[in-house]
Amino acid sequence: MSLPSKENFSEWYHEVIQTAEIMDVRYPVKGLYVWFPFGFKIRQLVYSKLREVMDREHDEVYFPALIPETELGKEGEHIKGFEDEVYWITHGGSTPLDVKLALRPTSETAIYPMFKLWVRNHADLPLKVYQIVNTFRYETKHTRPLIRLREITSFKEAHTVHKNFEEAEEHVKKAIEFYKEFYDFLAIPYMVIRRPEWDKFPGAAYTIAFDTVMPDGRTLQIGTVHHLADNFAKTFEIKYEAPNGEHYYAHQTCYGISERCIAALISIHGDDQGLVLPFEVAPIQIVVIPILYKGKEEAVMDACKKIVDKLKSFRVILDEGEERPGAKYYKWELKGVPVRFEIGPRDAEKGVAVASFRDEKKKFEVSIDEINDDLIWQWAQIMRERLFASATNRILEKIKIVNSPDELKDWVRNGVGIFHLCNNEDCGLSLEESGGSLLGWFEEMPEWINLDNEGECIVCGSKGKVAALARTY
RNA sequence: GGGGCCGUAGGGUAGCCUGGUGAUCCUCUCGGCUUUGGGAGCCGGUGACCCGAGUUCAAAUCUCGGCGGCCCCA
Repeated sequence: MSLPSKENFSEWYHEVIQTAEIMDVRYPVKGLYVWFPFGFKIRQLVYSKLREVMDREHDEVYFPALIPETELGKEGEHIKGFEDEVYWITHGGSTPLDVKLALRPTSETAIYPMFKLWVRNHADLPLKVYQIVNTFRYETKHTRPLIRLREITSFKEAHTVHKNFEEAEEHVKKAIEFYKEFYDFLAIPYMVIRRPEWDKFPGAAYTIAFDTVMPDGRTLQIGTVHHLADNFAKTFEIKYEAPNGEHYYAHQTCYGISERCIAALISIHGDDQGLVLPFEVAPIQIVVIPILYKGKEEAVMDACKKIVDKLKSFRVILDEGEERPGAKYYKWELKGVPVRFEIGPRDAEKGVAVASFRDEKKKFEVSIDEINDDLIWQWAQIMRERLFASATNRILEKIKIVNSPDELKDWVRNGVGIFHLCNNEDCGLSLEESGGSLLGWFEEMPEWINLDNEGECIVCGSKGKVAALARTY
């Protein structure tokens, strides 16, 4: 059993998802996939970090999955953006429903009618909640596990309500900081980009997105933050009474992250051997492999058990299986186990273990007496920094600063083009003839991209800022 | 939105054009012997022609429809 090379990303992704037991892709409905237990453990570890970040400022809630047609259709722009991909429930048993029910494509129209009831006066604000739910979209393009789904199983969506535009805008900045913390934790490099007008969330004043770059040079949107202004508040009559006795429409934000964060985690860090996981989100963090020879089993097993006992605060396993050691190495590398110890008769005699990290091929000896929690956490930290650095280097190979529309067109099949662009809509739209999508303008420049924010628009020459264009998932 | 290709054991494949053999090979899995510092070896076993209709003496193979997957172009 061996994976296709990651050079052939599409094939590699499909295989690793299945053989590393993230998702079972064999469910007989297009765009729906099954979480294997191992994949679900990764999901749980990743989402518990996301929860930890959200819980600092939000309350977790749950709203129904079904939305009456009358509410879903209220906000004109919003429904236009989703109407072609809504699943409808039309019958209860064999009785046609008076009002059709939509399976939520996103939850604004489920939540905001209730916000109208929850928000009465200025003391009720700001209101900040989030939920982690499934959502449904009838995707017509080809679907991909964790990336393009008909059922998004793990949509973390936050919704906030504020007094005015400025306060909501302040919160947008905070939301961006939350998401940065989350992706830094996963060692996933990202670009924070303001979407062009024609690509913002339907009903939003503006949209800021997190994009990362996949190994084939296409970008993956892994988070969005929307300023909704008072667009939805006016539709759903979310008003509050101010201290002066006047009633004002509230301003809102919403922002979301889906299981695409796990697609990014797998794709950005993985290699030809399989998954490479940051220590904190690895379902198995440490594996101990005994190397047994006839007559010497006892000393080796004793040493192994000693290590396992010392490290019991981690998710550690002792692989006592019948396979030969080499087969075990490949097996656990596929699963992305960050730290491995091997102990054979020679090592047991010397009181050492042979350690190695998933992201490096080097092996080194460590005295069993020196192994403790602090040492492991040190390793985990170093590994995260190394993962981030090597991910960034690989991504930089897929990013190029281009100086003309022609150069952009030549490059876009390879990766992301970066350039200065003015805010004239025609300039931006003309660039999409290159075959990519205009991601928008950098909200902030990543440290790893070196380019002045101000410059001349590569289309018309007038004053512009740094923008990016790429083929997207 | 438009076009093309494909569906054979748990996974990957040969056979299909030109209809007829016990449906090929690898892997996985199960039992046995043996082995163990980077995917060991031998023996034996389980397991498949996507669904439906049609053509035919006979369909994995030809035709149509459905479902599912992949790729390219806009």
